[in-house]
Amino acid sequence: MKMPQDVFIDYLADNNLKITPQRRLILETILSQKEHLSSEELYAKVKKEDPSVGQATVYRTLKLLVEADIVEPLDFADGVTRYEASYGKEHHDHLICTLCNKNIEIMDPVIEKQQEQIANKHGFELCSHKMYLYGICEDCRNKKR
Amino acid sequence: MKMPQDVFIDYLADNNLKITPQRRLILETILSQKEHLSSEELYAKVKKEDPSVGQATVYRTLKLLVEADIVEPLDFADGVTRYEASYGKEHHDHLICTLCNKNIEIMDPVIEKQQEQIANKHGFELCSHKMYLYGICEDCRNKKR
DNA sequence: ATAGATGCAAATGGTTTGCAGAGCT
DNA sequence: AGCTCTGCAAACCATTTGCATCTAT
Repeated sequence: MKMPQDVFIDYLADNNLKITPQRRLILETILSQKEHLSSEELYAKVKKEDPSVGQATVYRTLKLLVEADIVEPLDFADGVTRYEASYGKEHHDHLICTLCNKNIEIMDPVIEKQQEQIANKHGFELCSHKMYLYGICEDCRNKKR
Repeated sequence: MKMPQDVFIDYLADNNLKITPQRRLILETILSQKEHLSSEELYAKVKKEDPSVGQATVYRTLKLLVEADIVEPLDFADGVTRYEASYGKEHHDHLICTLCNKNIEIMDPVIEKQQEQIANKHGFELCSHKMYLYGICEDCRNKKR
């Protein structure tokens, strides 16, 4: 299995795009993170390493990384798109606390199989899916009461 | 079963809010639509009936309608929130053809139950969920070949 | 050498908000 | 009268884009 860095380099080469220090740094930063970062958060971390990097470059590079299937955009329904390094990782969905934004990665074979069946029943060839479960976590429920 | 209009009136009364011609008109307009409208599209339709209504009122009324559980916001991840009259209707998710944008409403009890269980297993109280299945429909597959 | 990349700042676009006047009860 | 509501325009805010300059190849 290729390293994500190589996938990116290949993607750039295939599209006549250039490997730059900024792009390298942004990819490395995202790969080093366990959490799902927003563009803004990622920008802050990148800036710590190289303060000269601009916001726009982060946005532009994220777009490339998504296009190259190395990174996946996540929609936690709070107006901010988050990103996670997805290359080589097993597919999973997310369970999100709408109060504290805590999120848990979930993977359920029953649902996956059912989704496939639903699509087939309607004559669709399933390509992908997105599933987000929104709720309130135990901690937040306890705080409220 | 109460009419959505009555649900709205009750909701307004319960919150010391007033029944106004604009709110009536906006609700009626949304109820008369089969499709999922964005705020902007809804605004256009409302304006045809009463050109004096402002954009902001549409947004504010939509917020109330969502809060009153009469209308549901849909997030197709394209930057525009769409709304559908959901009161009295069964919950459903969406199966979307990525080629022709055909959109089929789906409802699967197995998945719903499974989602609930997953949330509970992680100590979450499930509030809502979003599920989108993306695929290619029969028509588009036939066209391709 | 040159197409592409960058940083900056300004622009975008959907949505929200402050405000003064208007309207409901 | 005393609230809330409305329309307008300005403000917001995450994201995108135009442009002059810089850089990888």
